[in-house]
Amino acid sequence: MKPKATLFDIADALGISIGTVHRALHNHHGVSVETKARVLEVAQKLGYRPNLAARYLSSRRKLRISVNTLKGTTSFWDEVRAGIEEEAKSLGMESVEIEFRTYPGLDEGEEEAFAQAVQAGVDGIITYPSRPEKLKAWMRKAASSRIPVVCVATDAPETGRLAVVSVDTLVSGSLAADLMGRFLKGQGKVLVTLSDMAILEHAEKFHAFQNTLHDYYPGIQLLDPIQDHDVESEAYAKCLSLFRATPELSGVYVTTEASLPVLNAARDAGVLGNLIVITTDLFPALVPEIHSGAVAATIYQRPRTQGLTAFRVLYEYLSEGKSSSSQLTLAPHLVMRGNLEFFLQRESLELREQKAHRPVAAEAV
Amino acid sequence: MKPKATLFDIADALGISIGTVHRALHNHHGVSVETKARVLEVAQKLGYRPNLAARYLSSRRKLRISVNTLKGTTSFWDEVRAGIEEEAKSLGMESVEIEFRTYPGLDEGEEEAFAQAVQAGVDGIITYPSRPEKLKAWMRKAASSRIPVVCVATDAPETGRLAVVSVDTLVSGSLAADLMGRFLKGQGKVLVTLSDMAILEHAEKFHAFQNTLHDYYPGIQLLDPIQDHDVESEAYAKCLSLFRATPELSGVYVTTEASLPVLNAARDAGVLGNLIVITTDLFPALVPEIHSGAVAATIYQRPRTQGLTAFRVLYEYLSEGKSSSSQLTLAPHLVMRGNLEFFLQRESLELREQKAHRPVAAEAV
DNA sequence: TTGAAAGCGATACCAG
DNA sequence: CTGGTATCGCTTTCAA
Repeated sequence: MKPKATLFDIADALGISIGTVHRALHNHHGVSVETKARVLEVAQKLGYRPNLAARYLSSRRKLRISVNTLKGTTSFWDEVRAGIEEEAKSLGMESVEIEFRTYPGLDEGEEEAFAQAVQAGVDGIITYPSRPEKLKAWMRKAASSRIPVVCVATDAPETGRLAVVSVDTLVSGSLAADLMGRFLKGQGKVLVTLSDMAILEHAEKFHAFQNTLHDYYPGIQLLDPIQDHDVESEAYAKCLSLFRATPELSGVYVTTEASLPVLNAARDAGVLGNLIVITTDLFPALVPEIHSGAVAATIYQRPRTQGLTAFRVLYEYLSEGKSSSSQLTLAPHLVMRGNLEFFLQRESLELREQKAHRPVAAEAV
Repeated sequence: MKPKATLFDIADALGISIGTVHRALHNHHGVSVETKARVLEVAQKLGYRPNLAARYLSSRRKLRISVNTLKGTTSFWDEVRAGIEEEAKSLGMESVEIEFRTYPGLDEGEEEAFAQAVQAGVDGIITYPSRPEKLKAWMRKAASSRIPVVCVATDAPETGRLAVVSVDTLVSGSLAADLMGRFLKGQGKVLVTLSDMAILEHAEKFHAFQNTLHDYYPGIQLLDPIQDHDVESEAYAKCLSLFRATPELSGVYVTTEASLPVLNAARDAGVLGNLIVITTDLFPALVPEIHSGAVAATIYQRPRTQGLTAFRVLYEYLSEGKSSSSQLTLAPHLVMRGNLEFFLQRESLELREQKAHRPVAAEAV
């Protein structure tokens, strides 16, 4: 195995100059198809891998990358952005420049933000494609302009995106079911709430939950899911009437961030005490609910790690051209009273140094 | 804020040469204390940060790092090593060279391996200090020779080690307790098995388990822990007699890898069916036990991630001199039937591409 | 279409 | 003790 293989080596082997080799390797204009083919071939044979240090050293151009995400009602998206920023500045501020385009709601500004990023000619985009159909045209356009796009949290299939980073929805759903089954000792009625069955991510969680329950805990009866369409009042109202109509309900699995209205409905219906509630994600308002035991467990989707990973993939592609696995799935973390503190300590980086009685570290959770 | 600040900038500001600046910055001999002080001061003022790309480019010396770990009976240490190797070669093979010094048992060869590494003059060491007292002298020696040492899995206090990477034992113990409490609905007798209360890591897990149980599930009675001293037959024998003497036992938390003897004892005593068993780590022989439901949940200590993280910390220190947080703690993953498949798919990297019906990705779990 | 050459910032020499 | 300089591999101009 050759220890190295530089531009010079391949230029030397062909008796041409490194300038030409460089142009050939980068699809720059002004290289005859013939030389290009030969360069490519030799590069292949020699196992040429660009030396990143040298590349970075000689071209100090900044990579511009656009981060298009939701404002969000909980801290989820703040954490995603924090993860991205953290990873970006760990590379040293001089090599990359991040432009945040944050839009207010599921349907407000998403398309515009993406269009802007493309037109601004950024080098890459990290985005949350909440409405993949709407974004599809733009994403294709980005793909044809060779602007790599990495999706976070949810996928946008058939759009030519470089990669998607998300938690494994099947894992989340199955884990929730397994816990629920154990908590209830295999007995009782259980409800799932979600945003909309039309959203792939939610449907997947529901089905995974359903299947695991069916396979391992046949004694548990699963009700039809409640769809809240991301509207808090709808979640509250629907749950309240269901809780009143079904007082014998023993468990609820909230697949979205909208757990508070569900909890409130249960509280108002007076059934919270005999309900095992499993939620999704972690945000300040949920903390007391976990502490009090109202929420038995929550499935934390590790927003910071998602952001960090998305950035890494994009950066590696941009700087080295290597595209690793295109579907990066994370294992969600399970948070209960017992380990809640651990996660809370990591939430805000600023606090880390101060409350140093038990120093906790740099892993982005 | 200054966009850069190079060696030249600071040399220029002082009217000296970059060679001198370089030497001053690196504590090399042959610089007058006076110049050195001035260089340091200006460097400080200018916010000088070495350019890693340049450094790496100009000195293509390989870093040699020694990885001293146990052979191990389960796959834990194989995974740790795999994580290290993976991360190392993701940097490109040309920059780092890893020497594995793997010793057979807890007390066999650990000291020698460390001594060898130090004497071989490696640039850094990643080690599992199973017997910190014995290693202490050598670790101090390493510290005084400026060889950074990173501990994995368990800490070696007061040894001058650069950092420790481990799971949070308190989190593991508390989480296990919380699950146990929920699974048992707050009732019953529970047992903990561990290797030795003298080992900090195990004592911590036990106490965390105890405290959480006490705080949230006062109805559960915790028996005295069983210490198996890492001997399988001892674990089996002690458990068997306890299970026979206490047939009403309802839960067991195994804090070490030695869960099989415990399971076998329970099976042989005929109590497995009415026992909630929570184990630690994940290895092939445990898989069927989880599938069958004999093990309700296992707390996975993410060996691959531990290895990977240890390597990163060491490498960053070696290449940039930056020492981040010295205690890097990871959140353990909870594995149950519902998400077992997910983790199994990641175990062997080679399988990943082949069973590609649902491609899974590069996060080291 | 190609070659030649000037850097990028740090390291590690060799003179003085 | 200190200054000067070749070098690392690549990008990017400027000529040819």
